[in-house]
Amino acid sequence: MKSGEQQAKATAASGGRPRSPRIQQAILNAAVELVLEIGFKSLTIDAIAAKAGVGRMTIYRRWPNKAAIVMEAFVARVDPGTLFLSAKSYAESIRLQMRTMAKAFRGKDGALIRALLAEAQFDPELATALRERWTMPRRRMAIAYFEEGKRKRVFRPDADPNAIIDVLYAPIYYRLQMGTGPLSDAYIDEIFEHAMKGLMKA
Amino acid sequence: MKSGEQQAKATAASGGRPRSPRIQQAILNAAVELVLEIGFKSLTIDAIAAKAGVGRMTIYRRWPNKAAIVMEAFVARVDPGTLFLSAKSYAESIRLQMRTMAKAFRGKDGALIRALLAEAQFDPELATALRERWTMPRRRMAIAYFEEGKRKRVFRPDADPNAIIDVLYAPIYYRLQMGTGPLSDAYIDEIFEHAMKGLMKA
Amino acid sequence: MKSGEQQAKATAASGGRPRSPRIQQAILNAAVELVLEIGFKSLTIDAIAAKAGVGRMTIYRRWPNKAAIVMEAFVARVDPGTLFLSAKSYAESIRLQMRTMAKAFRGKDGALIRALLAEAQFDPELATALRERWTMPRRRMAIAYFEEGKRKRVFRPDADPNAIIDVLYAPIYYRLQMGTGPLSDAYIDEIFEHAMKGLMKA
Amino acid sequence: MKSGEQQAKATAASGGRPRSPRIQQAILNAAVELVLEIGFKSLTIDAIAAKAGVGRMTIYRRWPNKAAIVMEAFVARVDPGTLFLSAKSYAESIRLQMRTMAKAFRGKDGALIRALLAEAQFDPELATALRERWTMPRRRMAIAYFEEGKRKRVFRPDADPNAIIDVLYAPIYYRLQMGTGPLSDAYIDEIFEHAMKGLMKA
DNA sequence: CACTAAGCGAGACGGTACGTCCCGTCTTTCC
DNA sequence: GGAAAGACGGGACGTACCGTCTCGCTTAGTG
Repeated sequence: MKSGEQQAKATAASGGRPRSPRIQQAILNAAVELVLEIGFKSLTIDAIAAKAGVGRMTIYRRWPNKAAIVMEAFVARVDPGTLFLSAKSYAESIRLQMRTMAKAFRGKDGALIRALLAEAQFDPELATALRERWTMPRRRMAIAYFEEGKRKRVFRPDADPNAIIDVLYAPIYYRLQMGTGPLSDAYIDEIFEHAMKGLMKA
Repeated sequence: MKSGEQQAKATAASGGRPRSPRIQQAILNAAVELVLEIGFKSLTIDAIAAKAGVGRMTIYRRWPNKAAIVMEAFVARVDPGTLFLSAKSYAESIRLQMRTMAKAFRGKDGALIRALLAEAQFDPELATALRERWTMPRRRMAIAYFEEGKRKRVFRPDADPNAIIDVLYAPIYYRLQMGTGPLSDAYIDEIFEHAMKGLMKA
Repeated sequence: MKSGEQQAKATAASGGRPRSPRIQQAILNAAVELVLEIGFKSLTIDAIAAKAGVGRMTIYRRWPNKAAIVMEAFVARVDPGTLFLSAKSYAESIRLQMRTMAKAFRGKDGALIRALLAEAQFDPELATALRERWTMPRRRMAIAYFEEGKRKRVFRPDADPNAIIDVLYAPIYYRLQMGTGPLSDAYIDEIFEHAMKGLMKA
Repeated sequence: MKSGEQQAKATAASGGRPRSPRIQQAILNAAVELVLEIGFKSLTIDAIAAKAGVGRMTIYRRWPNKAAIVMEAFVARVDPGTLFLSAKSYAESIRLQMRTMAKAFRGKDGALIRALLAEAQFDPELATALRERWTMPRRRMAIAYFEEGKRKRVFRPDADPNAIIDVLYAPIYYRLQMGTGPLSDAYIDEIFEHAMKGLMKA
């Protein structure tokens, strides 16, 4: 279990028990509901406290700002389970994973990651947290998976897993933020094909 | 050759104009200096007004919020000139352009676009403005250039220029924001190579 | 010769023509209408200018502030003619004059003098103007009239006209401002009787 | 039964209370000092807050505007104690009281009441407050005292206490505001004599 | 099994920035 | 060439949240 990580701030100093996890959960739920309802910018510690039926101090005791709350709520939402499910083929399972991610980004997770990623541009601590708790874990899994792909001779032997990740996944974030078009499965397929086959004439 | 022109300028220097572009410029300059100095989040309309020696109302009369100011300052900075300079080869000139962009993103422009893109996630109007005044013009030029590349048989005939753009450029934005590594020329080359040659084993 | 005094700032009735008296009048009219409509506190130079169809500068060129405008409009309203009309008896004509004044104070003049007197508490120049153009002229006429009353043996020989004025008229201003009761003719009569006959048991 | 008592005690005893009266007092003091120093018109909520070392919201939470603050500061200043001290004779104690009032009006209280009375002309709520917390309490005491005077046969039996008040006291307010002369003891005596003995030839 | 210490809701507090209103000045443009 | 129109620098307004700080109440662990 990973409860220790989540309660890092709360439990650390005092030897005592984690402060009521029910309150914790109520705050996170309220934060997520509100951020989806009124948007991150309009989100207010007051509003979260009110919706959670909690005093403001109870929140400040646990998180330094609203971004940290949404951050924690976000990482609690996403299933840290398997990223790449096996499909017909190795390559196909990558495409599938990309589609799954796009689907998530089309929904609530997209709204949350959009807000977090944006806020992280102004808040180095949030940027670090986002990197450590969202980006890097996934990149590490992807790197492992792509190394396997290299061994399986699906990827070129000179392909750098880090570059593979960026070429395949950066467009998804790009479209999520830029609004140059829908984050549809068709778009995913297009990116996947172009990236895998390359852009040059053979 | 010079006397006539310069006299006209000297005359203009003394008097003000309605919606004086000098004031406009003073505000934009102040905004850029401040955003680079103290960061977009700490930027304040008051501070801009003070630094520009201007009343707050003069600012509010022109822009709805600080993001719009920085937006305008940003688009005024960027040279709307040629995107793709001719290099040794067609493909090489793309790589060159990508490097040029990365270089810009490593500097002040990077700080500005980072802030604007982030703020745009919370502000649909800014998002639209950013798309119309920054993203789309460049995409349109790129599309034209890439269509030419298809005619020149550099790109595969089935390559969609929109997809080409995303695969090549999304990683630059991604790294700008994610902080997964430096936006170095080496990184650009890596992305360029992977994207052009494709990820798959031949 | 005192005509110059009243219009000192606004006109030079003699030589060059007064700056368009039509505009002058339009502004004064607009000011009075507005002050009665929305109150002196809410009155704005902008609003006066707009209602008079006039630029703000045109107003500032003539008066230093809104109080001065209302002041001038007020003194222009009141007929500087005879204060004390002859009635059945000398004393009766005083009572009549007091009633006339009360009646005026119940109407628009009351609203104006109330505002001016109040504003004058904060504005020494307005206080001076009010004293010179409203209070003192009337006091001088009253003093003359009351001196006549002393010669006629209506008033006690040891009665000081200045004190007579205050005892008779101060209650009118008092009630105008305090709201302790209506400024009715009955009230005037009551004050008149008490003041004339005295409060003491005979 | 016992718990209630003890609770009440505990609440009262503890130093800090909600709506701390110390802060209240600091604000009122700051307001009075400032209004006497720079005048009511130049008085600013900001300045009061700064001088009192208090946030603006703390002020806005308690009073709707600066007039209300000065109002409360004013009524807190005035000793609500006995108005009429016994002098050699009944009538003499009235004259004494008038002199006391004039003396107060020559000092800080005069500046305050002048501002409040003026502002009340523009602000019905303040007018009501001023009437209820300053004017009427004093009038009620005066009425009681004057009724006693009628029983003592000092005043005419047909004298209306309300009219007595106005004839005696209105001139004090009048001179306070009009600046037609000093609010000296000599002036008070003059008014007193004229009002008591009456203006008419016997 | 009471008692005490903590966590908690509630919300007042000192601040900062906001966006608005109006001031009084100054410039441009039109009639 | 004077007036309307309105932009300008400035200052105060009243509001919204911030993050900190008491207040009593509730409650749970200890003695």
